[in-house]
Amino acid sequence: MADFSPPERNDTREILLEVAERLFARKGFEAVTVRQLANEAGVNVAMVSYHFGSKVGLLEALIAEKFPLTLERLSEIANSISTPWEKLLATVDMYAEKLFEGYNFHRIIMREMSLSQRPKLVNAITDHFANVLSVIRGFILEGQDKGMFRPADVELTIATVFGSFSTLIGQGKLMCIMLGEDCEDNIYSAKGRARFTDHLKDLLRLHLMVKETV
Amino acid sequence: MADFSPPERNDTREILLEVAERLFARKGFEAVTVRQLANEAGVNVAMVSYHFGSKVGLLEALIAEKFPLTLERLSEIANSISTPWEKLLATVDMYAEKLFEGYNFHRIIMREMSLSQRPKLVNAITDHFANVLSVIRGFILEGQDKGMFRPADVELTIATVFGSFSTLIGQGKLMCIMLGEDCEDNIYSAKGRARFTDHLKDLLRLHLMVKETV
DNA sequence: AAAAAAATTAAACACCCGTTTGACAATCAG
DNA sequence: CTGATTGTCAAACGGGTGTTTAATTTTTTT
Repeated sequence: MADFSPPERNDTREILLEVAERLFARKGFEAVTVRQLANEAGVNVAMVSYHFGSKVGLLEALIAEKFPLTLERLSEIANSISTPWEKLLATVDMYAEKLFEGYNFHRIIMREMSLSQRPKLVNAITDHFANVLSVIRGFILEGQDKGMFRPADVELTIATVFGSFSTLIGQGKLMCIMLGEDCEDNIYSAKGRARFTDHLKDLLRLHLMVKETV
Repeated sequence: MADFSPPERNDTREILLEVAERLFARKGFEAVTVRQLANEAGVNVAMVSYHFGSKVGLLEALIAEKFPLTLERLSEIANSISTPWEKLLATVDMYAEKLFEGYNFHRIIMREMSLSQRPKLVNAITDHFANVLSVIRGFILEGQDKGMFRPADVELTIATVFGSFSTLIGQGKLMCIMLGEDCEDNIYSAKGRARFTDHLKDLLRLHLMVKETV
């Protein structure tokens, strides 16, 4: 008899990673038990230790799998786009896409950094972040060299954009209150995302390109 | 014989609140055990349940004790300062003071909101936040009515300022990387704080008061 | 098809969790 | 002073934790 069962997503390792991303983000690393992970994934408790060594090993694997993808996207932008300003715009869009679609993952990362309890994870995140940042800084320096951007407190400008992104993703409830939305779904919708990225692009423009009338 | 012992900070309840603020912030609520709390406070494990009912009761008490103070400060600003713009500036300074000096507490709050696992806490935080926000929104509306502020996406502007604050406090390590500092102490120093608040005030000014040369 | 390796399982392990108990001291009201 | 209330303590409770074991099935290799 033919096999009509679904596509057979049956790689235990992959399923555990998926489930872990969802549960860790929703409940926090500490609050999720390996038994919950195993149940949700439909596998035995022992599989976490077997495949990842330990519970934090699972979290480390999750991170190691995701970070390289962002760096790839960034170097695509660096290579395929000509003007620094358009590189920045593309970076904002790229990050918005990454964060809005993978906000569970981002919440995990930010929580780990805020706790700073697991040095191995903190280092992995810090390194990745430094890499991303040096690329972006490169975009801005290029723009200033070419006289397209005015000199400005670049570090704080980047920090502001990052902080806005980060808080939107991590503090959906509070952002809803601030933005006058009645539901988190609204700010994470395509429309909410557009409103937000437009605002950030405008913020960058104000800081990097606009000359004030004194 | 006279009693030369130190000022006798011996109110168990108060000590537990102090210790809880520090430990919860540093390690996260879940990762802190009531035995750690009791040890650090130099009291018996049972005292947490006795004084606060439970471990989360302790966290709730911590929050209930701190929130009203911020609202007091805000209404002082509203009553003692005349122009909307100066009210906003004073609010930024006030919040900077609160956050920089009580960043442990703020980290706890943000983590609780990010997790959204304890409805009672989430509601308390949400309510407080809504109160604070309506006051600030009032400042801005007042400025727009008086023609001092240009119309702008006020919600997003506030969200940006809040996001920057929040991330600076919650993600010290990442902020250091962005700001080119080698140590978290630097960004939390008086100098770092001034740099940051100046930047945020400038950001508000750009969005609310500056007319561009098109 | 037989042997080796890898994956999965149920059960157990040792430990730590938040909370409760009941005995004992301190404080205070009448 | 007496009785009651409150605060503190060591010890125990029941249950949940991440991880390991040893047996068994599945897969791969020879």
